[in-house]
Amino acid sequence: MSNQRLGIRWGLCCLFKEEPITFAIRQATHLGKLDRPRQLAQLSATVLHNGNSLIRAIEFCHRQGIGGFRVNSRIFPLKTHPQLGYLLEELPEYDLLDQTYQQAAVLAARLDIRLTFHPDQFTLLSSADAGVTARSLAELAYHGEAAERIGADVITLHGGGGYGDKPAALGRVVALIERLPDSIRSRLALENDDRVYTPADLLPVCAATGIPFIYDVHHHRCHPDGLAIEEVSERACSTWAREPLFHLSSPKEGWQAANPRPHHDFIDIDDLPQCWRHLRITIEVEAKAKEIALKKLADELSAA
DNA sequence: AGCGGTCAAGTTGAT
DNA sequence: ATCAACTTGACCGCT
Repeated sequence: MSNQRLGIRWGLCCLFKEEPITFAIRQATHLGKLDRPRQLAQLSATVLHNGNSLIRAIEFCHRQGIGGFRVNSRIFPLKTHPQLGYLLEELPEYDLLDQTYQQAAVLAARLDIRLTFHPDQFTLLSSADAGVTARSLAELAYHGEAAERIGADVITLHGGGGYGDKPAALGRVVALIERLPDSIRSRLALENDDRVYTPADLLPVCAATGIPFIYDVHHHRCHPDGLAIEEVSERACSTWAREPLFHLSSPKEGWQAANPRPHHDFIDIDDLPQCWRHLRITIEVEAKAKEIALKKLADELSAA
């Protein structure tokens, strides 16, 4: 990453609103009805499409002055599915898609676009269920491999379920993190969520494990813990040996709404904490209008 | 081409 | 009990 850049690196999450760059998936229900060669052919075409889209996404971000891109976990769809899972090497177009993803990796590094992953809600470090844990570890292994392939440097997870006993659940999180292979642990980061685990819950876990903390200020505002934004921001930064990663969004129907958790199409500039504005951090913007929201935010900030 | 039902996985909380 | 929400709409069969 560049040492010349000043200020905030803005990150776009997964998708585009208007720019015609798309990522495709496959549905297990339908794919399962095909024979294996047809399954692999469809998966190959989809993975290749997604690789080309990733290249175009990186190029778009560079043109727009966007410095980060979160990659959708389903970029290799159904890769960890118990019946339909596959190795990239099995796909008929492997050589071409290998080259394509290498090209994406080289491009992201050259253009200094920070790539991240955010595995979905089924990936849990806190579960007491051995099956859930095993599937989560498989999912993390997948993300670790994918991250290595494209040079992504963060895999973001929440604390997971509380199961009525958060200290016990966090104990399982710590124990599991300590057993993770380095390819995953070196990229893993923990983010506060809007229902269960606050910054006050997770900062000690991060201190105990050396895993960095991702501060989502919207989640913190929905699910506060008595800590001030300034304090959490400072403590979050201190968990990062590299550029910190934060999340920002605005409530769909305002802070007075019965449910402020759903995300707005755009970012209300007042939701960007003052104390973030001088930091050298990555802020991933979770706004439904995607690249349009980032453009609007950048315009408003430069006009301010 | 466009529409509507459906889509791997776990947990929570609103209804 | 059901269901939407979660980092995110897209797929697929039908008309």
